[in-house]
Amino acid sequence: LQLEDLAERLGYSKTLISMVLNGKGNHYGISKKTQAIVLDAVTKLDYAPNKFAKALRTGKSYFVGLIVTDIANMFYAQIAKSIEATLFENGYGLMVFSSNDDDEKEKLLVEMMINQQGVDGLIVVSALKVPSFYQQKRFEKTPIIFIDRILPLHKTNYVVIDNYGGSMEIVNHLITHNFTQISCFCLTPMDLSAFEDRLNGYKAALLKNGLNVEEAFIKRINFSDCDCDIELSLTALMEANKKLDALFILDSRIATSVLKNLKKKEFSDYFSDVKIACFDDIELFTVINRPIISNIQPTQEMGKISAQLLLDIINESQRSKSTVVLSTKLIDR
Amino acid sequence: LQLEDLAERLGYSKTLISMVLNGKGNHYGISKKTQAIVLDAVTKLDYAPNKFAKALRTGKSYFVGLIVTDIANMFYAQIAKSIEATLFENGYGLMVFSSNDDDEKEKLLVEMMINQQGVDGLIVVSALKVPSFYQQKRFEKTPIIFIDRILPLHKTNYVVIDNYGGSMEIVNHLITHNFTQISCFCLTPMDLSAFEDRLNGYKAALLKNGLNVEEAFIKRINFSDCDCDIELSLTALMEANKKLDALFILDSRIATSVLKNLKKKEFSDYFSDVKIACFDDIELFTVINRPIISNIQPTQEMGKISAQLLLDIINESQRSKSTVVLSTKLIDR
DNA sequence: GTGAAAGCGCTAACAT
DNA sequence: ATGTTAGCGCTTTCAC
Repeated sequence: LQLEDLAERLGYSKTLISMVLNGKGNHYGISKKTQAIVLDAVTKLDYAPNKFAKALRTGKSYFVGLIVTDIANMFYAQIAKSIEATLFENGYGLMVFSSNDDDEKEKLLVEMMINQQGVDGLIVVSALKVPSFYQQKRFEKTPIIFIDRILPLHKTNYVVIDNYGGSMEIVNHLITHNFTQISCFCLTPMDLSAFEDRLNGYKAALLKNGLNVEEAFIKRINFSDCDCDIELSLTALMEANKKLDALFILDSRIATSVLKNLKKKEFSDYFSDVKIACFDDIELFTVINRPIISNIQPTQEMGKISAQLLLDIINESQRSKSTVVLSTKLIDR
Repeated sequence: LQLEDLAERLGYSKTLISMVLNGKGNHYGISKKTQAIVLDAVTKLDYAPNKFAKALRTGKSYFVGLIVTDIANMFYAQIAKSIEATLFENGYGLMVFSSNDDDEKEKLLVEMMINQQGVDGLIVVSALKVPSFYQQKRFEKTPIIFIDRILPLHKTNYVVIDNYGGSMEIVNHLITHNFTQISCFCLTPMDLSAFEDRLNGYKAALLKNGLNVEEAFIKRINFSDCDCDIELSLTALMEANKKLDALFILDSRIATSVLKNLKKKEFSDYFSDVKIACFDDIELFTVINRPIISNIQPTQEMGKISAQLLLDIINESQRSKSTVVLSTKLIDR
């Protein structure tokens, strides 16, 4: 069923119907009565304008693209959900892709979305280490919001977590509760702003409290060798001459693996009285016996704010770049 | 940059370029040399055809819609990831929406996707209890694959888990290991095929082994009152005259809440030697101290198969309805 | 108040 | 082996 059919049945022109459907009836002085007739027929006949024709004509797709590292990661899934809900309320659809933190796939996706799929805007968790790709002129017309991570040297729109502050808050909290020998498990490679900021927050908290940053206490875990690296690190900590009293883990997936490893008998004793803290709160922490300190990342807010910001830019079509930093919430069990 | 510009620069017609770009160069007998020139220029100039114009002309969007209950639920997030990957390999994009198991929203989404957004196909986890909505003629042209749940009386394409068999396998396994007083925590309302099948699998396993189905052992948990219902149920089981020796939970989110509740001192003793089993395997079970029996649902396979099936239907444009039932994998820790 | 007609950028049937 | 042309279904300027 198309506009032309409708026009014939009703005895009006395509123009008139189109105007009414786009809410411009009053603007063009179409009588209330006519408008009512048109709208009524549209509902009755279940007419819906062809999306492609409309998009071709207007240049707007009412679609937004989202690129995340991994949509099966709870953190991103929650953000995606919130973005989707916000967009839906505003008549926009969401298309989602996982980049797996692969630079090339990310670029491919961005190109695909902008060139071929014609999204009106993009929200991306970028894995890139240099901003040049996004600075190309051909991307200028499509607004992009970067979330979760900051691209060095790139002044644009960001919605991120206060990784530095959140990390510092946890470590500070530990120190306040008399934990002073705090080991930190971070990731390697450390090329993502989020993890770098968290590590810096850890260091800053130590220094602020007059403690030393001990390199031996900083353990770097490679994600692909996660279990192996953790085992090695735990062993090293056990054999070190200084006993740790707390363990601060920068990522909840690493924390999960650590907890799994701590069940092994070679570790369980030694670490039984070590306080565990983790950046990011997951449900596991509420179920497990050991009380864990963590912080909640406001994923819902992050999704909502980034989507709203993007919609604002799309609609006002002009706006200054803004960076929104969201605070975490400390949880001590 | 558009086709016309390209045509001018190269001195060829739009037609020729279009043909080459769509891989029909050989079919139309365009010389290798010319084709090479065109393809080269396209890469160099970063030309990409306007998606809307193409879609308008061809009637194909190269987009597939996915409706799940909740994209922030790990089970669906994993499926979504797998679907996305499969589609991406085939040049298709994915748009995702969460229905929150709201019938009206689901219908709205389907209508929106098909009428307005022009998806080439749909994959849906349906919350509907009657199939009439999907049987409307106006949806006939768009292929739909239903996943995870079966719509009663609706013969169409399904990719589902063997909920009945998987459930039966777990209960059977329990019985084989001398657990005979098995309580079952199921959900209410029980209007979704997946949960009904799981409950039936539980009952069938008992009967097959000559055991009675005791209504007092079947506890119904309402999701919105989850913690409260669980507390009530656990209390009831404690006060019953028959002591249970195993607890089979039909959903991992309920299981998580149960495990949380079992930490309470009023329950911990009584249930400490009760074997816990759960339909669906989540990472929590590998971290927690209590060894839990569960089964893995092949989410990746489910996503891959449903996406592939949909693509097959889209491309061959004709095909008989098929139902794929995927088996779960038992895990005993 | 309402309608005719041009054209968004592409594809494919039909020339040549 | 390559070009001409007629739309796909909609929006919007301009004319009545």
